[in-house]
Amino acid sequence: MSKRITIKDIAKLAGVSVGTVDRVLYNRGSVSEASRIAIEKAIEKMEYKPNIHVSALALRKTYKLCITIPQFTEGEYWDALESGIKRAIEKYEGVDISVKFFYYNQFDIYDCRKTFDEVSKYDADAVIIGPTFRDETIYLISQLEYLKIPYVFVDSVVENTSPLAFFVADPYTCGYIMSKLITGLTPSNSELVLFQAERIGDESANTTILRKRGFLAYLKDKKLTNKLHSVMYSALDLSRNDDLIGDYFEKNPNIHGAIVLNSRGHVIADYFEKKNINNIKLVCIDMTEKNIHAIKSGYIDYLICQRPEAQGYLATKSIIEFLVYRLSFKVENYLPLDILVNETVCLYEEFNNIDYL
Amino acid sequence: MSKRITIKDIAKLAGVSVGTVDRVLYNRGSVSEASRIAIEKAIEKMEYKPNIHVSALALRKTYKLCITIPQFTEGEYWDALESGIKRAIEKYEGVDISVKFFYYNQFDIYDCRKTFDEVSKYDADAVIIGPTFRDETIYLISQLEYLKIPYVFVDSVVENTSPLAFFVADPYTCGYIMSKLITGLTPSNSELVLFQAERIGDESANTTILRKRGFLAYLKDKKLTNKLHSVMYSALDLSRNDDLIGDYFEKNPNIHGAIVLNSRGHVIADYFEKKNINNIKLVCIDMTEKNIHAIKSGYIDYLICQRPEAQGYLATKSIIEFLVYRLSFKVENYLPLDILVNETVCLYEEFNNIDYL
DNA sequence: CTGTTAGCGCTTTCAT
DNA sequence: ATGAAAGCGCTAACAG
Repeated sequence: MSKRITIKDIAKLAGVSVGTVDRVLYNRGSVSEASRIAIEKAIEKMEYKPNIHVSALALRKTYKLCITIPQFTEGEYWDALESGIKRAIEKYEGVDISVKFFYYNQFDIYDCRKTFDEVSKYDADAVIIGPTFRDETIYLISQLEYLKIPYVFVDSVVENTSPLAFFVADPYTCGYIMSKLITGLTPSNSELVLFQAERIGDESANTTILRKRGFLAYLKDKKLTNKLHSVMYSALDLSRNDDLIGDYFEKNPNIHGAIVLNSRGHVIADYFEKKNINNIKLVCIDMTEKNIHAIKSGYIDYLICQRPEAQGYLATKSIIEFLVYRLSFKVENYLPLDILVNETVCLYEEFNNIDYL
Repeated sequence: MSKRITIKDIAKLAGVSVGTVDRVLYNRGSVSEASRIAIEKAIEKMEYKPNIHVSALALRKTYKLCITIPQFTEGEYWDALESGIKRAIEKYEGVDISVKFFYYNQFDIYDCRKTFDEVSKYDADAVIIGPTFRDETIYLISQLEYLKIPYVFVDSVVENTSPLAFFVADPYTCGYIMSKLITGLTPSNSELVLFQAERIGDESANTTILRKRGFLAYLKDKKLTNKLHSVMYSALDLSRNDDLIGDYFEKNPNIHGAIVLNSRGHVIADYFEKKNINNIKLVCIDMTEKNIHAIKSGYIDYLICQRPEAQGYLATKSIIEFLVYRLSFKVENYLPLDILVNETVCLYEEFNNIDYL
């Protein structure tokens, strides 16, 4: 359990020079069959593992990494994901990586289209995509595939694509456990309400729909017959929501539980706080700053988290290792769905600040 | 956002040679005040960050790392923690680290004492301690401090010690949320039972006690008056437990909820499965193989997890960075307490296999 | 007190 | 097809 095996050791054992070993290591040809076999045997036997950091040092290349995700403000979901990305880049100090972010408005399909156009023109070595609109994403991908630019997904996947990898949370399961939690929290057969955001233009295949499907599936699986309400609210014009929500709850006084199918649950929690409503249970998604505040003050009962920093971190790490070290990795990566309560949020908050990755 | 700053750049800007820069970087003296200031300014200005991997390359030292934790069998809590340690070591391929494990019997204080003696004799560069018995650990630490060997804790801390760092889950909060979960799961005022393991010799300050304290605190905070039973069982002689547990439940037919204050919850779950008991809710700790099985088959309702792999990984990483790169880091690290349900265990299982760290 | 230099493991160019 | 050698960023030993 000591003394590192180096390329030199392999060369010696195989009776060749380090140059030749390197050639077979990354099969760049010009090696006789005999040498190749000898070297492969030596690598096998000595369990040689190249030191990727030294490799990066010797390679001295620069890479252009491009990231396209929704716009966000501080403390929001995508903020966490972006910080995971940045953390990964810092981590690979040895590698010279230039990063360019392209942000689009996730509630406006036309803006997304425009942004994705810039992305395809950017000529990156690899791109990380946080998709929202299915068709726009498929179009972007067709461009990238034509240009032979590898890409990975974070947050969610678009079906029938061939990313290098994806790092997402499963929205169906997310909805499923939200259902489990809210029904566990409320008396049986309570009336429940689902809040979701509306988008401009197309809204097919977005995560919300899959979450809702999971939510309904749980009720069906458990043969629960709660009465459900579905309420759309605007994610763009926040000012109108207070009226909208207020109106809704006044007209429906029998609601015992609410869930919000996107990360904006705090909007509902804030309303409860303002009106001093304590008899409606609330289950939300994502550890945004505002949701954290709401769960701490007791207006959110459960918060489901999708580990956005880990998604960003892992996606970036995968890409870098692919580019620099030619390593391969798992394509399908589903992150855990953490269930947070009032008493555990602070632990997650703290841990997100640890350089744990 | 490109072109790495190197020690050479700093040397040039400060008008000195790289040797001098290196000297101030690790303050090994023999540098004039003027040079030092110029160099520090240059580092500041250019935001220079040494490439730690190259540093390790140039240092070419070997380190002896010693780890002392309880014995375990495959799939148990400490197995996960150990795999985190191993993962960290693989990660730092560039560094030549020899690792030696010393395992002790966590249910036998005399065996622990014997093992810790070997640890102090081993002359390691640093040691990772997974403590169980307080006094034995304090004794070990006094030896280590005398020998000036740095140490870090995983799993739990012993108070009034000065470790380099610790990576633990908070047992009090763990008990607290177990209380929250089990009372949420059962009708109000249900009779509840707490299972805990007995140890040979001393048992002061072990994690179980703190968990229990948290459990009781929740009941008090929420003014709950559930009737509580406390049952000890043997962690050493597993064969006797079935009778013991069976006896217990037959004599106490009014129990609606049970919690197990250590990672051996599956023992109770197995009993429920065998006897086909479905009306007693069960909350347990740790994602051991057996607990995973039990939660999947529905006999455990909630499982609290303490991220043992992350604990092991981070502890090892910290030590390596301290030894090799002289980096400093946060001393107190409380890992999140994950709440798992039937539907999310598999996500955690999968993720533990990702090389996420 | 300071500069120069060899060498860590790896990649790549240039002869051969 | 192959080896020799330079150079990546950093450390440490050595000379001055």
